[in-house]
Amino acid sequence: MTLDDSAYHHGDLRTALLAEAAAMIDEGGTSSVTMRAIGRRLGVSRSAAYRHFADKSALLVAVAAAGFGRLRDRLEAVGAGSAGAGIERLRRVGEEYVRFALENAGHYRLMYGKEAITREDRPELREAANALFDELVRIVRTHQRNGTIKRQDPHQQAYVAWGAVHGLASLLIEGQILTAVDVDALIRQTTSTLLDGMRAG
Amino acid sequence: MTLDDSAYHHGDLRTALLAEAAAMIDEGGTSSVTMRAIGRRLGVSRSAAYRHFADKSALLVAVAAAGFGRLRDRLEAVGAGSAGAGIERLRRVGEEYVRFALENAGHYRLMYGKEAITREDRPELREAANALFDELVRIVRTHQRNGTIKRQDPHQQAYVAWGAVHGLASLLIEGQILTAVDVDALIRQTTSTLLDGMRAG
DNA sequence: TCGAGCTTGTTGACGCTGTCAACATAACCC
DNA sequence: GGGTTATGTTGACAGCGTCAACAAGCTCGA
Repeated sequence: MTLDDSAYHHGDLRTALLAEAAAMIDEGGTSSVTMRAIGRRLGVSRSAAYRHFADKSALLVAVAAAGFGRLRDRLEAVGAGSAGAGIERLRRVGEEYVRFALENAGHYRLMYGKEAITREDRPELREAANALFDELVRIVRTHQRNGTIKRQDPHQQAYVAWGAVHGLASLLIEGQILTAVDVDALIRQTTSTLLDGMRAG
Repeated sequence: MTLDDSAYHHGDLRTALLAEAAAMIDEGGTSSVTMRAIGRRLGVSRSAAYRHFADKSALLVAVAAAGFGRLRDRLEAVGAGSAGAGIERLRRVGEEYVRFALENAGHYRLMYGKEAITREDRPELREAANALFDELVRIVRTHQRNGTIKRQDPHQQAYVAWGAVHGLASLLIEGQILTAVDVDALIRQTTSTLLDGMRAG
Protein backbone atom coordinates (compact mmCIF):
# COMPACT_ATOMS: atom_id res chain seq x y z
CA MET A 1 0.00 0.00 0.00
CA THR A 2 1.33 3.40 -0.88
CA LEU A 3 1.04 6.07 1.73
CA ASP A 4 -2.61 6.98 1.76
CA ASP A 5 -3.98 9.42 4.26
CA SER A 6 -3.64 7.03 7.20
CA ALA A 7 -0.28 5.51 6.48
CA TYR A 8 3.20 5.46 7.95
CA HIS A 9 4.00 4.22 11.40
CA HIS A 10 1.05 5.52 13.26
CA GLY A 11 -0.98 7.12 10.55
CA ASP A 12 -0.89 10.87 10.64
CA LEU A 13 0.19 11.23 14.22
CA ARG A 14 0.36 14.98 13.82
CA THR A 15 -3.37 15.27 13.24
CA ALA A 16 -4.09 12.81 16.01
CA LEU A 17 -1.96 14.85 18.43
CA LEU A 18 -3.85 18.02 17.61
CA ALA A 19 -7.22 16.34 18.05
CA GLU A 20 -6.23 14.62 21.27
CA ALA A 21 -4.76 17.79 22.75
CA ALA A 22 -7.92 19.68 21.87
CA ALA A 23 -10.05 16.98 23.49
CA MET A 24 -7.96 17.02 26.65
CA ILE A 25 -8.17 20.79 26.87
CA ASP A 26 -11.95 20.65 26.74
CA GLU A 27 -12.04 17.85 29.30
CA GLY A 28 -9.64 19.10 31.93
CA GLY A 29 -8.17 22.42 30.84
CA THR A 30 -4.77 23.19 29.41
CA SER A 31 -2.97 22.11 32.57
CA SER A 32 -4.19 18.55 32.07
CA VAL A 33 -2.34 18.34 28.76
CA THR A 34 1.04 16.71 29.23
CA MET A 35 3.22 15.23 26.56
CA ARG A 36 3.24 11.94 28.42
CA ALA A 37 -0.51 11.77 28.94
CA ILE A 38 -1.22 12.57 25.32
CA GLY A 39 1.17 9.83 24.27
CA ARG A 40 -0.48 7.36 26.61
CA ARG A 41 -3.90 8.16 25.20
CA LEU A 42 -2.72 7.72 21.65
CA GLY A 43 -0.71 4.60 22.37
CA VAL A 44 2.62 6.12 21.41
CA SER A 45 5.66 6.88 23.46
CA ARG A 46 6.04 10.06 25.49
CA SER A 47 8.36 11.73 23.06
CA ALA A 48 6.79 10.71 19.77
CA ALA A 49 5.22 14.16 19.53
CA TYR A 50 8.64 15.74 19.20
CA ARG A 51 8.86 14.49 15.61
CA HIS A 52 5.95 16.79 14.76
CA PHE A 53 6.22 19.71 17.16
CA ALA A 54 9.34 21.40 18.43
CA ASP A 55 8.05 21.40 21.97
CA LYS A 56 4.86 21.37 24.01
CA SER A 57 4.31 25.05 23.44
CA ALA A 58 4.37 24.56 19.67
CA LEU A 59 1.68 21.90 19.95
CA LEU A 60 -0.51 24.18 22.04
CA VAL A 61 0.09 27.05 19.66
CA ALA A 62 -1.18 24.91 16.80
CA VAL A 63 -4.31 24.02 18.76
CA ALA A 64 -4.89 27.67 19.68
CA ALA A 65 -4.39 28.79 16.09
CA ALA A 66 -6.96 26.27 14.94
CA GLY A 67 -9.32 27.71 17.53
CA PHE A 68 -8.90 31.19 16.09
CA GLY A 69 -9.65 29.74 12.68
CA ARG A 70 -12.86 28.08 13.82
CA LEU A 71 -14.01 31.23 15.57
CA ARG A 72 -13.30 33.27 12.48
CA ASP A 73 -15.30 30.87 10.33
CA ARG A 74 -18.28 31.06 12.65
CA LEU A 75 -18.28 34.84 12.72
CA GLU A 76 -17.89 34.97 8.97
CA ALA A 77 -20.86 32.67 8.54
CA VAL A 78 -23.01 35.00 10.60
CA GLY A 79 -21.63 38.36 9.55
CA ALA A 80 -20.84 37.94 5.87
CA GLY A 81 -23.02 38.38 2.84
CA SER A 82 -23.88 41.75 1.43
CA ALA A 83 -27.64 41.37 1.76
CA GLY A 84 -29.45 41.67 5.05
CA ALA A 85 -26.78 43.59 6.86
CA GLY A 86 -28.08 45.69 9.70
CA ILE A 87 -28.09 46.18 13.39
CA GLU A 88 -29.60 42.77 14.13
CA ARG A 89 -27.00 40.96 12.11
CA LEU A 90 -24.26 42.88 13.84
CA ARG A 91 -25.73 41.92 17.16
CA ARG A 92 -25.82 38.30 16.14
CA VAL A 93 -22.11 38.42 15.37
CA GLY A 94 -21.41 39.63 18.89
CA GLU A 95 -23.61 36.98 20.41
CA GLU A 96 -22.03 34.29 18.30
CA TYR A 97 -18.62 35.37 19.55
CA VAL A 98 -19.59 34.98 23.18
CA ARG A 99 -21.38 31.73 22.51
CA PHE A 100 -18.27 30.26 20.89
CA ALA A 101 -16.22 31.20 23.92
CA LEU A 102 -18.68 29.60 26.33
CA GLU A 103 -18.94 26.42 24.28
CA ASN A 104 -15.16 26.12 24.02
CA ALA A 105 -14.03 27.54 27.32
CA GLY A 106 -10.77 25.62 27.62
CA HIS A 107 -9.91 26.35 24.04
CA TYR A 108 -10.77 30.00 24.37
CA ARG A 109 -8.62 30.38 27.46
CA LEU A 110 -5.70 28.85 25.64
CA MET A 111 -6.15 31.13 22.64
CA TYR A 112 -5.85 34.26 24.71
CA GLY A 113 -3.60 33.17 27.55
CA LYS A 114 0.09 33.69 27.12
CA GLU A 115 0.74 31.67 30.24
CA ALA A 116 0.80 28.19 28.75
CA ILE A 117 2.60 29.37 25.66
CA THR A 118 6.17 30.57 25.43
CA ARG A 119 6.47 34.31 25.03
CA GLU A 120 8.58 34.07 21.90
CA ASP A 121 6.72 35.19 18.86
CA ARG A 122 4.82 32.35 17.30
CA PRO A 123 3.92 33.61 13.84
CA GLU A 124 1.33 30.91 13.30
CA LEU A 125 -0.68 32.09 16.27
CA ARG A 126 -0.19 35.72 15.44
CA GLU A 127 -1.48 35.16 11.91
CA ALA A 128 -4.54 33.25 13.04
CA ALA A 129 -5.43 35.99 15.51
CA ASN A 130 -4.83 38.62 12.86
CA ALA A 131 -7.14 36.78 10.47
CA LEU A 132 -9.86 36.90 13.10
CA PHE A 133 -9.31 40.60 13.62
CA ASP A 134 -9.35 41.22 9.88
CA GLU A 135 -12.73 39.55 9.73
CA LEU A 136 -13.99 41.84 12.48
CA VAL A 137 -12.73 44.87 10.58
CA ARG A 138 -14.43 43.62 7.44
CA ILE A 139 -17.75 43.28 9.25
CA VAL A 140 -17.34 46.74 10.77
CA ARG A 141 -16.67 48.23 7.35
CA THR A 142 -19.71 46.57 5.85
CA HIS A 143 -21.95 48.02 8.52
CA GLN A 144 -20.36 51.43 8.28
CA ARG A 145 -21.18 51.52 4.58
CA ASN A 146 -24.85 50.82 5.02
CA GLY A 147 -25.16 53.30 7.85
CA THR A 148 -25.74 50.85 10.68
CA ILE A 149 -22.91 52.35 12.73
CA LYS A 150 -20.93 55.55 12.86
CA ARG A 151 -18.07 56.07 10.44
CA GLN A 152 -14.90 56.07 12.48
CA ASP A 153 -11.52 54.42 12.11
CA PRO A 154 -12.64 50.84 11.41
CA HIS A 155 -9.67 49.35 13.21
CA GLN A 156 -10.34 51.26 16.40
CA GLN A 157 -14.01 50.47 16.19
CA ALA A 158 -13.27 46.79 15.70
CA TYR A 159 -10.93 46.80 18.68
CA VAL A 160 -13.60 48.39 20.87
CA ALA A 161 -16.17 45.81 19.85
CA TRP A 162 -13.68 42.96 20.19
CA GLY A 163 -12.79 44.14 23.66
CA ALA A 164 -16.41 44.27 24.74
CA VAL A 165 -17.34 40.76 23.67
CA HIS A 166 -14.00 39.30 24.69
CA GLY A 167 -14.28 40.90 28.11
CA LEU A 168 -17.74 39.54 28.72
CA ALA A 169 -16.74 36.10 27.51
CA SER A 170 -13.67 36.15 29.71
CA LEU A 171 -15.57 37.18 32.83
CA LEU A 172 -18.12 34.43 32.22
CA ILE A 173 -15.52 31.75 31.57
CA GLU A 174 -13.44 32.65 34.60
CA GLY A 175 -16.47 32.47 36.85
CA GLN A 176 -16.45 36.14 37.76
CA ILE A 177 -20.14 36.55 37.11
CA LEU A 178 -22.58 35.33 39.73
CA THR A 179 -24.39 32.18 38.71
CA ALA A 180 -27.73 33.77 39.54
CA VAL A 181 -27.33 36.20 36.66
CA ASP A 182 -29.32 35.60 33.47
CA VAL A 183 -26.47 35.04 31.02
CA ASP A 184 -28.54 35.48 27.87
CA ALA A 185 -29.90 38.78 29.11
CA LEU A 186 -26.41 39.92 30.01
CA ILE A 187 -25.08 39.08 26.57
CA ARG A 188 -27.99 40.92 25.04
CA GLN A 189 -27.47 44.00 27.15
CA THR A 190 -23.78 44.03 26.34
CA THR A 191 -24.41 43.98 22.61
CA SER A 192 -27.18 46.58 22.99
CA THR A 193 -25.00 48.98 24.96
CA LEU A 194 -22.11 48.47 22.58
CA LEU A 195 -24.21 49.00 19.45
CA ASP A 196 -25.96 52.02 20.94
CA GLY A 197 -22.54 53.48 21.61
CA MET A 198 -21.38 52.74 18.10
CA ARG A 199 -24.38 54.52 16.61
CA ALA A 200 -24.54 57.56 18.88
CA GLY A 201 -22.86 60.80 17.87
CA MET B 1 13.37 40.85 72.78
CA THR B 2 9.70 40.04 72.56
CA LEU B 3 8.33 39.19 69.18
CA ASP B 4 8.18 42.53 67.38
CA ASP B 5 7.16 42.78 63.78
CA SER B 6 10.38 41.24 62.46
CA ALA B 7 10.93 38.46 64.92
CA TYR B 8 10.89 34.69 64.99
CA HIS B 9 13.04 32.54 62.86
CA HIS B 10 12.96 34.49 59.69
CA GLY B 11 10.88 37.47 60.59
CA ASP B 12 7.43 37.37 59.11
CA LEU B 13 8.16 34.96 56.32
CA ARG B 14 4.54 35.00 55.27
CA THR B 15 4.69 38.66 54.29
CA ALA B 16 8.04 38.16 52.62
CA LEU B 17 6.64 35.29 50.57
CA LEU B 18 3.75 37.39 49.34
CA ALA B 19 6.03 40.27 48.39
CA GLU B 20 8.57 38.04 46.69
CA ALA B 21 5.93 36.13 44.74
CA ALA B 22 4.41 39.42 43.59
CA ALA B 23 7.82 40.70 42.51
CA MET B 24 8.56 37.51 40.59
CA ILE B 25 5.20 37.68 38.85
CA ASP B 26 5.93 41.18 37.64
CA GLU B 27 9.42 40.20 36.54
CA GLY B 28 8.78 36.96 34.72
CA GLY B 29 5.11 36.09 34.86
CA THR B 30 3.32 33.56 37.01
CA SER B 31 5.11 30.63 35.42
CA SER B 32 8.42 31.90 36.79
CA VAL B 33 7.13 31.54 40.33
CA THR B 34 8.21 28.21 41.78
CA MET B 35 8.26 27.24 45.42
CA ARG B 36 11.93 26.43 45.12
CA ALA B 37 12.93 29.67 43.40
CA ILE B 38 11.03 31.77 45.87
CA GLY B 39 12.79 29.98 48.71
CA ARG B 40 16.16 30.53 47.08
CA ARG B 41 15.52 34.26 46.72
CA LEU B 42 14.48 34.57 50.33
CA GLY B 43 17.27 32.40 51.65
CA VAL B 44 14.99 29.76 53.08
CA SER B 45 14.47 26.16 52.15
CA ARG B 46 12.23 25.03 49.34
CA SER B 47 9.42 23.92 51.59
CA ALA B 48 9.47 26.66 54.20
CA ALA B 49 6.47 28.26 52.51
CA TYR B 50 4.33 25.27 53.44
CA ARG B 51 4.21 26.53 57.03
CA HIS B 52 2.27 29.55 55.81
CA PHE B 53 0.36 28.38 52.76
CA ALA B 54 -1.28 25.04 52.16
CA ASP B 55 0.18 24.80 48.68
CA LYS B 56 1.45 26.90 45.82
CA SER B 57 -2.05 27.68 44.65
CA ALA B 58 -2.93 29.14 48.05
CA LEU B 59 0.06 31.47 47.86
CA LEU B 60 -0.91 32.65 44.40
CA VAL B 61 -4.50 33.09 45.51
CA ALA B 62 -3.34 35.39 48.30
CA VAL B 63 -1.30 37.45 45.84
CA ALA B 64 -4.22 37.65 43.42
CA ALA B 65 -6.62 38.64 46.17
CA ALA B 66 -4.30 41.45 47.21
CA GLY B 67 -4.29 42.59 43.59
CA PHE B 68 -8.08 42.81 43.56
CA GLY B 69 -7.86 44.84 46.74
CA ARG B 70 -5.39 47.31 45.28
CA LEU B 71 -7.45 47.71 42.12
CA ARG B 72 -10.57 48.31 44.16
CA ASP B 73 -8.80 50.99 46.20
CA ARG B 74 -7.64 52.79 43.10
CA LEU B 75 -11.08 52.79 41.52
CA GLU B 76 -12.62 53.93 44.78
CA ALA B 77 -10.18 56.82 44.97
CA VAL B 78 -11.19 57.98 41.51
CA GLY B 79 -14.89 57.15 41.57
CA ALA B 80 -15.97 57.91 45.11
CA GLY B 81 -17.09 61.13 46.67
CA SER B 82 -20.58 62.49 46.23
CA ALA B 83 -19.50 65.80 44.73
CA GLY B 84 -18.28 66.17 41.20
CA ALA B 85 -19.81 63.01 39.84
CA GLY B 86 -20.48 63.11 36.14
CA ILE B 87 -19.57 61.63 32.84
CA GLU B 88 -15.94 62.68 33.04
CA ARG B 89 -15.44 61.09 36.39
CA LEU B 90 -17.04 57.91 35.18
CA ARG B 91 -14.70 57.93 32.23
CA ARG B 92 -11.74 58.37 34.51
CA VAL B 93 -12.76 55.27 36.46
CA GLY B 94 -12.69 53.24 33.28
CA GLU B 95 -9.35 54.63 32.25
CA GLU B 96 -7.91 53.99 35.68
CA TYR B 97 -9.03 50.38 35.44
CA VAL B 98 -7.19 49.81 32.18
CA ARG B 99 -4.14 51.70 33.41
CA PHE B 100 -3.91 49.48 36.48
CA ALA B 101 -4.02 46.39 34.30
CA LEU B 102 -1.27 47.65 32.03
CA GLU B 103 0.95 48.69 34.92
CA ASN B 104 0.49 45.32 36.64
CA ALA B 105 0.20 42.99 33.71
CA GLY B 106 1.51 39.85 35.40
CA HIS B 107 -0.60 40.49 38.44
CA TYR B 108 -3.67 41.19 36.38
CA ARG B 109 -3.28 37.99 34.42
CA LEU B 110 -3.03 36.01 37.63
CA MET B 111 -6.13 37.66 39.08
CA TYR B 112 -8.30 36.58 36.19
CA GLY B 113 -6.66 33.37 35.09
CA LYS B 114 -7.93 30.15 36.56
CA GLU B 115 -5.07 28.27 34.99
CA ALA B 116 -2.42 28.78 37.65
CA ILE B 117 -4.90 28.39 40.45
CA THR B 118 -6.67 25.23 41.49
CA ARG B 119 -10.27 25.09 40.44
CA GLU B 120 -11.57 24.48 43.94
CA ASP B 121 -13.38 27.44 45.34
CA ARG B 122 -11.00 29.77 47.11
CA PRO B 123 -13.28 31.99 49.19
CA GLU B 124 -10.54 34.55 49.78
CA LEU B 125 -10.22 35.22 46.08
CA ARG B 126 -13.95 35.15 45.51
CA GLU B 127 -14.48 37.74 48.22
CA ALA B 128 -11.81 40.06 46.90
CA ALA B 129 -13.28 39.91 43.41
CA ASN B 130 -16.76 40.46 44.81
CA ALA B 131 -15.54 43.51 46.70
CA LEU B 132 -14.25 44.94 43.45
CA PHE B 133 -17.54 44.27 41.73
CA ASP B 134 -19.47 45.82 44.62
CA GLU B 135 -17.42 48.96 44.18
CA LEU B 136 -18.30 49.02 40.48
CA VAL B 137 -21.99 48.66 41.31
CA ARG B 138 -21.69 51.46 43.84
CA ILE B 139 -20.17 53.77 41.25
CA VAL B 140 -22.85 52.83 38.73
CA ARG B 141 -25.57 53.59 41.27
CA THR B 142 -24.08 56.98 42.07
CA HIS B 143 -24.07 57.97 38.43
CA GLN B 144 -27.55 56.64 37.86
CA ARG B 145 -28.84 58.85 40.63
CA ASN B 146 -27.44 62.05 39.21
CA GLY B 147 -28.61 61.22 35.72
CA THR B 148 -25.26 60.59 34.10
CA ILE B 149 -26.36 57.19 32.81
CA LYS B 150 -29.57 55.34 32.15
CA ARG B 151 -31.40 53.70 35.02
CA GLN B 152 -31.19 49.98 34.47
CA ASP B 153 -30.38 47.02 36.65
CA PRO B 154 -27.16 48.29 38.27
CA HIS B 155 -25.63 44.83 38.43
CA GLN B 156 -26.11 44.19 34.74
CA GLN B 157 -24.87 47.64 33.89
CA ALA B 158 -21.79 47.11 36.05
CA TYR B 159 -21.12 43.78 34.38
CA VAL B 160 -21.32 45.36 30.94
CA ALA B 161 -18.90 48.12 31.91
CA TRP B 162 -16.58 45.68 33.65
CA GLY B 163 -16.54 43.47 30.59
CA ALA B 164 -15.67 46.36 28.31
CA VAL B 165 -12.68 47.61 30.28
CA HIS B 166 -11.53 44.13 31.21
CA GLY B 167 -11.71 43.03 27.60
CA LEU B 168 -9.66 45.94 26.37
CA ALA B 169 -7.11 45.48 29.15
CA SER B 170 -6.89 41.78 28.39
CA LEU B 171 -6.37 42.28 24.66
CA LEU B 172 -3.65 44.83 25.34
CA ILE B 173 -1.86 42.69 27.89
CA GLU B 174 -1.93 39.58 25.75
CA GLY B 175 -0.44 41.46 22.83
CA GLN B 176 -3.48 41.11 20.60
CA ILE B 177 -3.47 44.77 19.63
CA LEU B 178 -0.98 45.94 17.04
CA THR B 179 1.83 47.97 18.50
CA ALA B 180 1.24 50.71 15.95
CA VAL B 181 -2.11 51.53 17.55
CA ASP B 182 -2.38 54.61 19.75
CA VAL B 183 -3.25 52.98 23.05
CA ASP B 184 -4.45 56.15 24.79
CA ALA B 185 -6.78 56.94 21.92
CA LEU B 186 -8.10 53.38 21.97
CA ILE B 187 -8.79 53.52 25.69
CA ARG B 188 -10.54 56.83 25.17
CA GLN B 189 -12.70 55.53 22.36
CA THR B 190 -13.64 52.47 24.37
CA THR B 191 -14.85 54.56 27.30
CA SER B 192 -16.61 56.96 24.93
CA THR B 193 -18.47 54.20 23.11
CA LEU B 194 -19.35 52.49 26.36
CA LEU B 195 -20.62 55.66 28.01
CA ASP B 196 -22.56 56.71 24.93
CA GLY B 197 -24.22 53.32 25.02
CA MET B 198 -25.02 53.66 28.69
CA ARG B 199 -26.70 57.01 28.12
CA ALA B 200 -28.65 56.28 24.98
CA GLY B 201 -32.21 55.07 25.15
C1' DT C 1 14.93 29.06 86.09
C1' DC C 2 13.88 25.55 83.22
C1' DG C 3 11.73 22.39 80.53
C1' DA C 4 7.34 21.13 78.01
C1' DG C 5 5.11 22.31 73.92
C1' DC C 6 4.06 24.86 70.02
C1' DT C 7 5.73 27.21 65.92
C1' DT C 8 8.78 27.55 62.32
C1' DG C 9 12.30 25.89 59.14
C1' DT C 10 15.27 21.86 56.91
C1' DT C 11 16.27 17.59 54.68
C1' DG C 12 15.32 13.35 52.17
C1' DA C 13 12.43 11.24 49.19
C1' DC C 14 8.74 10.35 45.70
C1' DG C 15 6.48 10.69 41.43
C1' DC C 16 5.53 13.79 38.08
C1' DT C 17 7.02 16.88 34.26
C1' DG C 18 9.54 18.52 29.55
C1' DT C 19 13.21 17.43 26.83
C1' DC C 20 17.38 15.49 24.60
C1' DA C 21 20.64 11.94 22.76
C1' DA C 22 21.07 7.44 21.16
C1' DC C 23 18.95 3.87 19.12
C1' DA C 24 15.45 1.16 16.23
C1' DT C 25 12.31 0.56 12.58
C1' DA C 26 9.44 1.53 8.62
C1' DA C 27 8.66 3.61 4.27
C1' DC C 28 10.38 5.72 0.17
C1' DC C 29 13.35 6.35 -3.87
C1' DC C 30 16.92 5.22 -7.19
C1' DG D 1 17.79 -4.21 -2.97
C1' DG D 2 20.31 -0.88 -0.51
C1' DG D 3 20.82 3.72 1.08
C1' DT D 4 18.34 7.67 2.91
C1' DT D 5 14.99 9.84 5.25
C1' DA D 6 11.01 10.00 8.25
C1' DT D 7 9.17 8.33 12.25
C1' DG D 8 8.85 6.22 16.86
C1' DT D 9 11.20 4.27 21.38
C1' DT D 10 14.09 4.10 25.33
C1' DG D 11 17.17 5.85 28.89
C1' DA D 12 18.47 9.65 31.26
C1' DC D 13 18.55 14.26 33.43
C1' DA D 14 17.22 18.29 35.88
C1' DG D 15 13.44 20.71 37.70
C1' DC D 16 9.00 20.73 39.80
C1' DG D 17 5.26 20.33 44.00
C1' DT D 18 4.67 18.07 48.02
C1' DC D 19 4.92 15.12 52.17
C1' DA D 20 7.04 12.81 56.30
C1' DA D 21 10.59 12.96 59.53
C1' DC D 22 13.53 15.68 61.87
C1' DA D 23 15.71 20.00 64.06
C1' DA D 24 15.80 24.34 66.05
C1' DG D 25 13.79 28.58 68.12
C1' DC D 26 10.63 30.80 70.87
C1' DT D 27 6.93 31.17 74.59
C1' DC D 28 5.03 30.37 78.78
C1' DG D 29 3.62 27.96 82.95
C1' DA D 30 5.39 25.68 87.14
